[in-house]
Amino acid sequence: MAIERRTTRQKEAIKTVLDEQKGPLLPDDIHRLAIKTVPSLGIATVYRSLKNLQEEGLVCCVEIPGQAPRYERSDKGHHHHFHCRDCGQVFDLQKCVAGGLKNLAPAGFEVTDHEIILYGTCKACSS
Amino acid sequence: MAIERRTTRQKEAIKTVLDEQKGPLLPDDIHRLAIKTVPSLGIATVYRSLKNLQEEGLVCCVEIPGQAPRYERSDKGHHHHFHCRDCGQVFDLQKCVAGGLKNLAPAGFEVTDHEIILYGTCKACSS
DNA sequence: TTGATAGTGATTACCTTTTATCAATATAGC
DNA sequence: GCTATATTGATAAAAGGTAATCACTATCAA
Repeated sequence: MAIERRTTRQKEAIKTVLDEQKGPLLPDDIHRLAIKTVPSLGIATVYRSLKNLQEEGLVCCVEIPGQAPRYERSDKGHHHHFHCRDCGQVFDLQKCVAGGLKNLAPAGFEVTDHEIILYGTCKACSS
Repeated sequence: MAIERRTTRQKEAIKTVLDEQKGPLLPDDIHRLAIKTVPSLGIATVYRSLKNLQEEGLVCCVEIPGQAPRYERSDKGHHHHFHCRDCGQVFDLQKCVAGGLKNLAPAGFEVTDHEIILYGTCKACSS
């Protein structure tokens, strides 16, 4: 049978952090933010919770090339990301140009999904 | 002064492998292919050569999220990649929809460049 | 309140990719 | 051919991120 899940301050703090963000976070970011609520929180618990939240379908993994996986709520719908080269933060984008993408692939190639990442300077860093 | 470079069978074999490919290769792929020409080739030499070729501007790095860096000739011009989920290979794409991308970013965000990755099944794997 | 046990935190172990080491070898100028 | 030294290959070891361990703690049904 499935393992009985218990509600803990740690998991709640982690979920709250993920709820309040505008983009995907690194495990370390989550740890640093959630520790404000639960000072004793260990990094291992962050990894464990992320794993559980992923299995439960509440959180998904976002990967920027060359960087460690980030995590965000999975109920945001289809979207892509912007990576600020200045501060390193990743932001969610609202729109998608997926329509034009299908015909990028050569004949015989079946496109099932895609990833778009914009790079540049975020609002805070460019002002 | 700059270090004197010498021509070796190893470097030539690595460059030849990179010249003949249709997409970026993993260091391990390069090693496996180049070893046909120079059987004694060690993986360390592949890494060293890739580093040198990058510094010389002849080779650039391509990263697919969640995977190790791949390498390809840097004279291919602007293009993107297709990752086959079946065989794992990465292929170059010829076209780009960069035009529509600028307005994906919110106001205040400066987009300097972008990455597009298509996922699916390549021609060989889908037939 | 109590007890069974899921969860935690500190730490260690791990895994994969990449780099450093170093003796041996190959290159290129003379 | 000879020599100085750049390069190589096998190996060890680093680096970064993640998972396993284990004694202790917290949760929650009874």
